[in-house]
Amino acid sequence: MNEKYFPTEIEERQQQRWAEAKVFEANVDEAKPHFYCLEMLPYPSGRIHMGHVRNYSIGDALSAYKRMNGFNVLHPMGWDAFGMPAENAAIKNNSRPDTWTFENIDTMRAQLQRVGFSYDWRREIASCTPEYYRWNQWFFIQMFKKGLLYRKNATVNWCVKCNTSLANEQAEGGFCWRHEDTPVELRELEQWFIRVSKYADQLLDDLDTLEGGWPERVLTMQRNWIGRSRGAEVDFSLKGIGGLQNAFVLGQMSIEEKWQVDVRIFTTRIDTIFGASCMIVAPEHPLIDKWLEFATKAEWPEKDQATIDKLKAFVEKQRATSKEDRIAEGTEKEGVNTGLFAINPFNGVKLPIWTANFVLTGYGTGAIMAVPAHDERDFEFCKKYDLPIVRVIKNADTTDADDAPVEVPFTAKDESGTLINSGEWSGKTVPEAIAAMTAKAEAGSFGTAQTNFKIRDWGVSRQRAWGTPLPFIHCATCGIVPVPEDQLPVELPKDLNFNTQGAPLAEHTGFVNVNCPTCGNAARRDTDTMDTFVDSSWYYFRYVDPHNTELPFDPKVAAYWTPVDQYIGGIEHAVLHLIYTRLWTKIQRDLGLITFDEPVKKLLTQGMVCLATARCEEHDWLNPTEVLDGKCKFCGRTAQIGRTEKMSKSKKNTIDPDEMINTFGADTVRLFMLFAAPPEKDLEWDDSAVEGASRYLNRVWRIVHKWHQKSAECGVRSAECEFSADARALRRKTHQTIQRISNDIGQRMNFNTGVAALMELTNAIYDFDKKIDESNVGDMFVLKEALESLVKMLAPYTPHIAEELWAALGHNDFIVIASWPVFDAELAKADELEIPVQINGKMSGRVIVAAEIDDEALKQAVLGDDKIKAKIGERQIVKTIVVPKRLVNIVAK
RNA sequence: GCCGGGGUGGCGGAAUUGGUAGACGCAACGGACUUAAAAUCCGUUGGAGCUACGCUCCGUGCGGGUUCGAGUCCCGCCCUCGGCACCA
Repeated sequence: MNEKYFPTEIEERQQQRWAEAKVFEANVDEAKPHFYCLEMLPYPSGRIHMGHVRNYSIGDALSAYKRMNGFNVLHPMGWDAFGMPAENAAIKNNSRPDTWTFENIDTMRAQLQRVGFSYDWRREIASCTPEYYRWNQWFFIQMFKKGLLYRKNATVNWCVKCNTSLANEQAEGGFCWRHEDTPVELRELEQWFIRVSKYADQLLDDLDTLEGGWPERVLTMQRNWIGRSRGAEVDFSLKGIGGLQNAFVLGQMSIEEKWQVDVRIFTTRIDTIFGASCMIVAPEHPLIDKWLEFATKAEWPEKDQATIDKLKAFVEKQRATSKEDRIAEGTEKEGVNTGLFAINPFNGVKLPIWTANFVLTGYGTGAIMAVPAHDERDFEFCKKYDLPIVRVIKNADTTDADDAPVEVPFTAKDESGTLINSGEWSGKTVPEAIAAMTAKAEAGSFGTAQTNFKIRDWGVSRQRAWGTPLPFIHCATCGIVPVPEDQLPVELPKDLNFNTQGAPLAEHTGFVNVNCPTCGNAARRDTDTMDTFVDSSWYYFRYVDPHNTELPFDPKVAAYWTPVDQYIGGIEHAVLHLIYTRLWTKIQRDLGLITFDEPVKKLLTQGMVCLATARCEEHDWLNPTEVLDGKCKFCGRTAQIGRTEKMSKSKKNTIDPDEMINTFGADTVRLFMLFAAPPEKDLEWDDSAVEGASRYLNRVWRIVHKWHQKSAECGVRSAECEFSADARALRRKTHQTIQRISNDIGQRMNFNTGVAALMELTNAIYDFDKKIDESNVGDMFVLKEALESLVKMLAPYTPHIAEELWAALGHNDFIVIASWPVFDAELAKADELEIPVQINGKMSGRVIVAAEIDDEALKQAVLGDDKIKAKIGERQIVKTIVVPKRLVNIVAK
């Protein structure tokens, strides 16, 4: 053993030993409990960053801990390898996306291996290989057959920078998720969709089963995103109004061959229908177009040209405004009266039909009834346009009269409200009325219970070339024909021309032209590719059986390993990836591949790695290496230190993992990452604290170096010797530490407090080192036990140094798969206890008592203590509270 | 506005079921070793006060409450981070 700690040297050596002995390769073994530890796979952008290192250090520590505790641990890694940067690089370098991607993968794999993560590299996958993406295609064909995949013409979100369409989730707030400053455009395209709507209820309801295993905020975000609202649709008739409208409706009748023309609204508050003061339809509602068309041509005495003109102008203006602008914060509600009326089916009241900016097409039916007394938006609108406000729900604790003017709408939807002014329904509670009135609407065929979701079907078509080709053929005779499964994969051509304004795949005639599998006539392949979120929706199932050529994975093998026991990754995937992958799991279940509903038992969302930003007036953002003594190294101006933010290339506040490993070694970097903050919190990079981690490892190295020879030679077992008080104290500390760490890592996943415990144990060993009697076998045994336990418990954090020290302590086996130290409760118990004593709840002293003291004896010991007696003085003891073996509180007056 | 997380020393953070607040580390200061430096080791380090080698008081965002006892529980606020936001 070298006297000094040279991290890079031992790290290389140990990594080689592990690889040669294949210690991290995991295979199905029914006799052993299994644990699937998964970290989110990276996009191969070029180099590993600190965020990856943190994510994977957490997963690796947990994996190691589980392995040492007898679990068969599956810990794989792969590459989310399709995506746009590869195409951009191909265009820029006039090369190919696969070349760029595989070079990056090689670089990043080498970087990860240098950190020494315990992956079973035999299971590595890259989603851009035909061996992988053929199964994307296979899934699509199965979904197509089951009606879960369909094509429709849709207005899609289009990003001009990506030159492709985006899913709704990727275009939140009207901007591209990859280009935060690029507003999405709307384009009309025929697209493939996955029928998420069929699973919307399950996606929402099954979140309850994840309670406790997933962070609450992720569950909340998903619930918001899915956005279920239960309500009813109700038809308001346009018939029987008379005059011009009657002619309009009759005109509709001949066109639609319908006996009645209705405006169908969606409401969650059918109970408030007696309070409706008008109907409001979205400016895009088909009724508006029909009405304008009719009214423009109509020649009737009561035709109101001013209303028609106003309506036309308003509708045109609204349609020219994007949805985002229309509902942007602070936008005032605006509307116009259409001049039409509809009949409230519950009370026969004639209501004017308006159109307004805040009623949106695409949700519900695009039409509402406005109930100002019990909805804030409707209140604001009706107040502005002077529409009647009728109270129909009475708040349980209001003193207002039933016909008192409404100052603030009452919107609660629970038993706290009772119906008033609602005919036969008056007196019912809100929930009762909702149920009864929905039933009434259904019975009368003018309405139905209806559940709406905010979540939409998943648009999966992308007009990109570096993605999975959609395995479908468009035939003039047979329509859309799936590629026969024995012809999969449909491979991406290697010779695509990226130097084009159009779509490289569509311009590749060798790819496009194909014969129809059904009729044999000339046909065209689909030239879109799949959203890359498809790849990551099921990748971790492929890890369990990565080389299967018959199926995506063998269901029997998956039954052993999955679901994932622990998933670790960034919060940024809370809705996108983590909803898609839950959806995919349910689809796989319905395809018979697996039998469970949810793919991930426990989810940890780790915090970001942050660093203060620095900026120079002339040279813009500065990397920490470009700031010397607070000044820009290029021009000497004072660098402006900005706020601490997530490390990012654009703000240059990054630290390169390779450089840190060169300086300190991988173990130090890992130790720092796990010690500086609990995993779910943001972590600020701190050079001094990194040095502290390095200093600690050196400290461990020195004490092991001092004793490793003698420890290896010590063959004593505990029963054979007497222990001094100091030795017993160290043993106690050793066993207490084992207990603490097992809880910190195994139960709480608080790696930071685990490190603190190890540091305390190390400090205790140094203390003992000062007092040790080398000739005393008891002392030597206790030291050996402490050192070996310490080194073992370091293994999840810093595996290389642990492995090296383990060997130095005389062991030939691998510490990374050795058994976790066993905690002995007897040995962890203290000989004597220091019991804090309070008088009236205030700290007033301590007494030292035997560990096995009972409550009465403890009480007597406290009351007999001179110092305590003096403090109580003349006061009368009212009562004494004894918390067994922890505390005594004396209440004195 | 709604939902969720958080607010503890100079800093990162600890306190697991209501029971010694500030573990562990960073920074800082003092000392030892050294020709010197680095490294290492030892000590001090929440605030205020005192008749200072010990003791008293205050102290976990603010104001109340429950309790023998509250960083922890309850009520009402403030601030902050994140998500959602005319979704009928």
